[in-house]
Amino acid sequence: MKPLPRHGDPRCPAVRNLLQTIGSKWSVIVALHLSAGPHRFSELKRSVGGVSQKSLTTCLRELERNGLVERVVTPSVPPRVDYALTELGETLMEPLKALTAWAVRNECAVAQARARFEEAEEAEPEKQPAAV
Amino acid sequence: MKPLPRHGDPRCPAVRNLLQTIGSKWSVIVALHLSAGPHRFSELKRSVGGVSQKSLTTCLRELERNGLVERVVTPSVPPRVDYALTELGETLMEPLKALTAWAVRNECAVAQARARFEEAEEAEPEKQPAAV
DNA sequence: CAGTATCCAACTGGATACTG
DNA sequence: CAGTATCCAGTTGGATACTG
Repeated sequence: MKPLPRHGDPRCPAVRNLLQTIGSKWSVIVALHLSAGPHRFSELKRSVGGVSQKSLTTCLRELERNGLVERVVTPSVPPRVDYALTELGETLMEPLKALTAWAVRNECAVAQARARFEEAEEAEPEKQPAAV
Repeated sequence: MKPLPRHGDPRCPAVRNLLQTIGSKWSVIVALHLSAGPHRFSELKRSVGGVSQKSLTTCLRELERNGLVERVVTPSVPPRVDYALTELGETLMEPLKALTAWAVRNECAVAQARARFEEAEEAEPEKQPAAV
């Protein structure tokens, strides 16, 4: 419909897809852990903390499906499975870390904005000017 | 509980919060639209496309709550409301655009990874070695 | 125009139990 | 160990109707 083939098109499926992937609850955390080197499933589960097996599996599969993470199986007994960032995954880390760095740098500013917002909300009893 | 005050901690609430915010379905698209200049509510609704009033409102409120977007009301009849990025919001655009640029640059690589992944899935009928 | 309110379907993610 | 399968609660987001 709209002739926006410019690569900056925010509706670009690729962008939506990436945001879908990294927007899920654990993917970025997992990816950041993996950027420090390969990890086994249970290692990840422990070090990430608070994630269920199912969610971690889903998350890793999704990362794997998009070519960001590689699953390396060592057919021993018991089986050993390592997860590692692919080269593609590595290249994502740079912009991703820039984003998380922004989050940390501006943590206070955001917190202040929230405080202001909530204050403004409470000071808005226009529909109930008098009560109690 | 957990003594991880290192600012690189992926579990950092600020990071989780930012990802929560920009991970929602429309926020990044809306933010990118606003990075081109202020827009009215209905303008946004039209230009973003496919978003419901409720979702757009929720999205804008969330962005506003985090201090990324400013709501400017002109008390005319009918009322006019403009949304614009705040300075803080502007600073987020840089890492965010880096991320979307990555998505566009690597669109093909991701698509190929997906194709490979699905292929590998289909070639995995170990539990049903013979069929049809 | 710029919302709010309500209802509802789909998806996300956790807990639990079971398997190779 | 590294999952899969199932169930279930909470959240997200769309459709619709109504309001100042």
